[in-house]
Amino acid sequence: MTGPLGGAPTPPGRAPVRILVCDDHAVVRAGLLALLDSAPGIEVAGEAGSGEEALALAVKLAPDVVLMDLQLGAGIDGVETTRRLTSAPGGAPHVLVLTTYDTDADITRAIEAGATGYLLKAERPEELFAAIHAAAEGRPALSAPVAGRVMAGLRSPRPGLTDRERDILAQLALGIGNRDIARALFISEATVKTHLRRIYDKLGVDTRAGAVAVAKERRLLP
Amino acid sequence: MTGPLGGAPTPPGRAPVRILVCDDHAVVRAGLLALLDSAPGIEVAGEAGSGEEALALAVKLAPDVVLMDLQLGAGIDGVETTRRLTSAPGGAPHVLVLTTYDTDADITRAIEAGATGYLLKAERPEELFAAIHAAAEGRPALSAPVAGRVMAGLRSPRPGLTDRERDILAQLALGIGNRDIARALFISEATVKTHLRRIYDKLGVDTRAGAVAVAKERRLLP
DNA sequence: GGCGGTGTCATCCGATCGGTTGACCCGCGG
DNA sequence: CCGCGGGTCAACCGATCGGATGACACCGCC
Repeated sequence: MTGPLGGAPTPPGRAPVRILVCDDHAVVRAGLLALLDSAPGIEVAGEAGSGEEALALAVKLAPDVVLMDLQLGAGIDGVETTRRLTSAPGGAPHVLVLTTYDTDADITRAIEAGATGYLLKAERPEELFAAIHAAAEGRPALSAPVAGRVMAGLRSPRPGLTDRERDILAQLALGIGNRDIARALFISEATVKTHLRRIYDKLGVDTRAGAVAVAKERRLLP
Repeated sequence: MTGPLGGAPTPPGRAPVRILVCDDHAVVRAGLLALLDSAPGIEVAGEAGSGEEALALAVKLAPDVVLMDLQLGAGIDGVETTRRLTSAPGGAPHVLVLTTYDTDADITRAIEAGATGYLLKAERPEELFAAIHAAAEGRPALSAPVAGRVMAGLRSPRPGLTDRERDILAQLALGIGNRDIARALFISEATVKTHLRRIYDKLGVDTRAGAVAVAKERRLLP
């Protein structure tokens, strides 16, 4: 953990990491800016309050790392923003996700979208600094709880809802009955019940109310 | 609104406002500290990562204002912490709630608990600084969206669930059937159905799944 | 070319839920 | 003192849900 010059993250002569901060909460964003400004070896290139703004600024500023919140209020969300950032042609920035939640669904989607790291806001600031430097070099960086979930997921592969099952679940969360779910999705009521049964099994519940609760809890729905 | 020395937040000679920051997310907390340190007329007296810690530090540091997040992870929540802080004998600090959500339930509970102000993290940092100074003098400070909700609430008084109805709702969110809800709460099944009917009416739904969805959405449950 | 996962559909039955109506008790406040 | 909101309970009925089982077609993969 300590280099030849000690733990100093900025050996003299190396250019600071230029980062773009993306978070829809202005106060949090300002706080991060103030925090990162005081960190050695890190230079804040810009700030964005939405995914659209982040995409535009990434082109203009060409930052080394984008610090990305997954929840961005209105507009495109953090996952989609990450996907577009990392799939951009040419020198795409590394995306370091910094968010509140560590649910399997969020982690999986973020990593699939091309995120280099996944940190929790509950993490210590030092971890954040370290992760930023890691991300700048393309090295993966995961919070301890996140890493734990990933490994647990590998050990006992989560079933994971299929697309169709998510459709059913979305209707379920609106309090709609089986008959109308069937009509809405152009399938028979029997099929709805089959999907429900599998959803119950996968979520470990046996009622629709329970399924909705678990879905909301695990953030399986928008 | 303007004092004899003008609206300047820090007239020379006036002591800075001493504040205690309480937020369970270390990164956000560090960000706030960095941000507030750069603000004129504000001095960070300390930081707390939990409600318990905040209570202890408030006694020791006697801050003018406590900046309080409502979601504190494990342990007592922000509302309860606020209640204990403001009900403390002697020079109780003013509590300024700084949170992400602006649901009616959160706002109402925070104000009932004695909060002096209610700000959203989406607010501009300048608003935060102004609100801190306002809170230091005991003047109420509300974010614009929050103020809007409060006034809307006064115009069309929300029904609001009773304590008992919340009990039922909590069981409902576990996916439990009426019979077992009745057993858990030591009442008859008929009573459960009566409460459910009223809950449906108040939430504007007509199924249990819908009720759970609305409850999770409006954050009516822990 | 079989095998598993997914999506589709059907039937049957008991258990549960939603809707309605009516009732009693208690505490609070006009 | 009486109304009102909150909490409790009862009985009834139709609609819906949950549970079990079986079936078929499509697709990707080994």
